[in-house]
Amino acid sequence: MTNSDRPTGASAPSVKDVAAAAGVSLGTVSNVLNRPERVSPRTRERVERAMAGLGFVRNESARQLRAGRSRVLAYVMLDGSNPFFSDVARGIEDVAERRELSVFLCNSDQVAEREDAYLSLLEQQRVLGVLITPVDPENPALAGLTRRGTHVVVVDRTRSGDTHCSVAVDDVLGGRLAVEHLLDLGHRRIAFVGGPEQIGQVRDRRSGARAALESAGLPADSLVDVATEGLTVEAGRGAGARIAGMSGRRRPTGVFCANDLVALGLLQQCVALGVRVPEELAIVGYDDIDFAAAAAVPLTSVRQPRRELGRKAAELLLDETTSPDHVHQQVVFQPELVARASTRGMAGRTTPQRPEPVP
Amino acid sequence: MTNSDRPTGASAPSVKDVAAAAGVSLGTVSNVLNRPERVSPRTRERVERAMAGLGFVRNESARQLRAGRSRVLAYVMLDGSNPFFSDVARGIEDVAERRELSVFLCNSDQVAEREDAYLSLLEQQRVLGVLITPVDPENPALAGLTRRGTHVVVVDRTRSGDTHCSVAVDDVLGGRLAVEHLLDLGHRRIAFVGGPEQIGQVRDRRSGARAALESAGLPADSLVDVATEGLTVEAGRGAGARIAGMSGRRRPTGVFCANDLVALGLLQQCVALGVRVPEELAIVGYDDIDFAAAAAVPLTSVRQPRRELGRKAAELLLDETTSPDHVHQQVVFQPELVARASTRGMAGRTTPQRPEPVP
DNA sequence: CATCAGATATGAAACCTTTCAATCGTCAAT
DNA sequence: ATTGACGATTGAAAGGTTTCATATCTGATG
Repeated sequence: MTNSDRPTGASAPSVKDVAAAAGVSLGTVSNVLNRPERVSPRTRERVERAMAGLGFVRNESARQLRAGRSRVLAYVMLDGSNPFFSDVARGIEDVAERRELSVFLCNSDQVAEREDAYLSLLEQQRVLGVLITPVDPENPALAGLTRRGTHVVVVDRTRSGDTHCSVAVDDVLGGRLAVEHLLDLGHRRIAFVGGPEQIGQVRDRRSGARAALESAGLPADSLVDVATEGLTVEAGRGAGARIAGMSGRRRPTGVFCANDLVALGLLQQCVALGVRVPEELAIVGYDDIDFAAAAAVPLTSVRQPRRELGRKAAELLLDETTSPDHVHQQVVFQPELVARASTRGMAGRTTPQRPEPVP
Repeated sequence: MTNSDRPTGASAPSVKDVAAAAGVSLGTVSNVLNRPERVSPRTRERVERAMAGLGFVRNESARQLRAGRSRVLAYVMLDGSNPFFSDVARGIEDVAERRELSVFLCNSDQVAEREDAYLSLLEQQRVLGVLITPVDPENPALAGLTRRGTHVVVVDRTRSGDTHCSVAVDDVLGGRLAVEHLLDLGHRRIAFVGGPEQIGQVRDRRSGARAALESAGLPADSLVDVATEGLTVEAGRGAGARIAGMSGRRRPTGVFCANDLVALGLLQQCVALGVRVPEELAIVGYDDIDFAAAAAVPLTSVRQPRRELGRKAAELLLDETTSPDHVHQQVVFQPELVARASTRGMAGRTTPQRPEPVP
């Protein structure tokens, strides 16, 4: 056990203290830390012993101040409790780890003010770069960061213009896939559940849904809009109650939810209220989170390459910070529909049923 | 639009630049930033205009260097993709927000090396304090931080000794509740699913389970142990396959899973392989995450006050950093069993069934 | 008109690390 | 013995912010 106990009040030892203890100059201590090969083994040993004895811990603030930049990436998540975003974060961590960088996770929780507060903080921290799934991709604060020299990559959104890189999945296509699937199954009264309107994902997925209706020769306005306050399980439950409460002739036969959380909440509430899924109501979610497959009725969902999304975003960011001739890119991944029992029929049921609803 | 564009290469403006632009000393700029009431309105206005014009952003590293401490709390999560921990994080954020602090979320992903790397980084960052749900609460690195003056609060674990504060839920009691519930329903062949052994939650919950058996006059060793590699949905699926594969006479009739992720995976796999839940297999999870209620068969689970856990932990940490006469506390919350269909019977089934299995 | 109080503004020092040009010491070659 | 070369070490400067003791100014009071 080294003698590194520090009674309250004494401040942390600095390179200066280490230098004094080892009887060398502070430049030498720094060399031990940063270019050990330039220091003779004898001296190095002595310095290392002094560091251990004093319990020396490098002061990252001072390093950063000197270096001008930190070794930290930040990801501002739209919703920390949505597994979709933690999966994206994992992808970012994969890349960061390989480059010996750390990742600072922030949760805007879909609140614009929180997002702005975090962006401001991160800019002050002089982080290496910011990855963000913004509440609103047109948030002027993003342009501000870029203008002042902090690199920003937008995740899960595309932005008009080429002010920064972005990585996204084609949400319009995703919405189209979801609704085409419902149309293929014969549904004609289809609802879209999600909100609020500011969230781009919501807009795009809905617009894809409308496009699918139009391609099928139906008026886009026939899409029943069920607005929610947010994209949470709780919001989904609320929407479920509203839909279950509709009279049989008005109630949609198929719903497309803006994400899986909403779909799961809606599913749970509908089942609890006696609406059979998918016989009376077919449900399509979005994101294909792990829980989607484990739901009351395994959930049909639109799958996105979540982890890959994070990886690509981090790579773009690092390229931007590293190579001088970087060109902004807008990478768009393709989503994929995963059909399961919530639209198809009851998997595992002893009496299989045809899911065809009344057209 | 202010003229704050900065061509690549030019470094960010500092207080010095602002001072020059406004024609005042740099001390005055600092006063505008920190004690605006001491600056005459005219000067203040001039300085603020200069800051806006130059696109001045405070350098947090330099502030910290001067102040010695940062305004950031960190929470090192055991598993970023487990909603339990994001809920705890939310509780922490609640408290931090109120005090104008920020929260740095880190994900050890149950890897001890990652945990140590983050702890080291955070100590170097001189964060205000560290909240952590450790892979192993006896990790000596924790004692190291405390010894060198960084405050640490352990979340969701208790630690022997009183080296730091901790907030936990009584996992032994939770395990006992879960298994008592199964015993009450008549189950006698009961399995515990979870792992790895190093994780304290796993040990405690299992030990509570064994205690329940003993209290019921059964040998503790009659608890069938199904070890998993981790506490994930995927691990649960694997365990589900193993259990479903057992012959009818050897297969347990009730299982208690170390957390909900494992329980959901297990549930899904068992249902897929044709094992009826709860008729042939009753399942109890742990954590009562939102998804538990929305599962294939709504999941009986042991509920913990997750958000409250985070709040209390953050409060303890802040008390520790603020009040000089702080005394370390070990706060223990009580868990609560929430019975649902996975042990009781099929809720919402048209033909209700008695869940009583063969004893 | 001189003095003083109070309100404002200033400039230097400190925080800790890193870097780099300069110095020191040693050994080999001349 | 002198020089040169080279490896090891040094010391000062820089980086941006905050603080605090000091200086300056304004206006009022005697």
